[in-house]
Amino acid sequence: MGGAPLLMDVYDRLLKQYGAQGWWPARSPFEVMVGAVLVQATAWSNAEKAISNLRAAGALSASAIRGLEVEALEELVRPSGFFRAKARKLKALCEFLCERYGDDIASMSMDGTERLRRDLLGVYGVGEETADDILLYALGRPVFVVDAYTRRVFGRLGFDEAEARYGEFQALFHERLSRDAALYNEYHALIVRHANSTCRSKPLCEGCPLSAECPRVGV
DNA sequence: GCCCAGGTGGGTA
DNA sequence: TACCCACATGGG
Repeated sequence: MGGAPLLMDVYDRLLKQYGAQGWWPARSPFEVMVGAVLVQATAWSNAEKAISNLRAAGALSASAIRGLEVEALEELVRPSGFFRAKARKLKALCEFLCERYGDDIASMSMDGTERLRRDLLGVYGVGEETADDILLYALGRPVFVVDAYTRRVFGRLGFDEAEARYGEFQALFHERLSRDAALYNEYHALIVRHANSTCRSKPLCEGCPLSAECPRVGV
């Protein structure tokens, strides 16, 4: 299987096909964090409804979310699914932001990426993918996000690592691409765009921009 | 009606 | 460690 040239070639093909995506769709780093929790195991369209509810309720801040009764928060995030669990998770995240950073998101830039990741993983409801969403899209750290889209797209390209544990699959990208937050940001956004543009039933679709690199072509 | 969607935490062998 | 399972709404 190819190394850096292949991964950059895939990136170039996606960028040429879809253009720059300008992710994450959020108005602030805090909104990225909230979205990263709300989108867990759910379609983005549902997470978006919940975010709209929070915005309309004036609850898109850590202090506002802490101040809400949990039942009220549950109702606001209901459209995102698993709403009782996600309300708890948002509460936990906002408690963390207050206790550790005094709600000053900008002050998170004082901590190293490894330290931030370790601390985030200690927050209820924040697993590896959510932590990396926050690190990359809210804080601009060069961390490649591994999600269901990443695994699906690269699994189709024949990457056996797509079945591997999170850290091993992530290391594939960290080792073969330069440590560049802007690159990882755009790359993952393009993966999502691509995965949402192609059918799920075939290895690769007709006219797929990645087909020339697919080792399964002709099999 | 059925299936799926940008995970995570908790329990069990 | 390696599986299970619960958690829940909305769109195709």
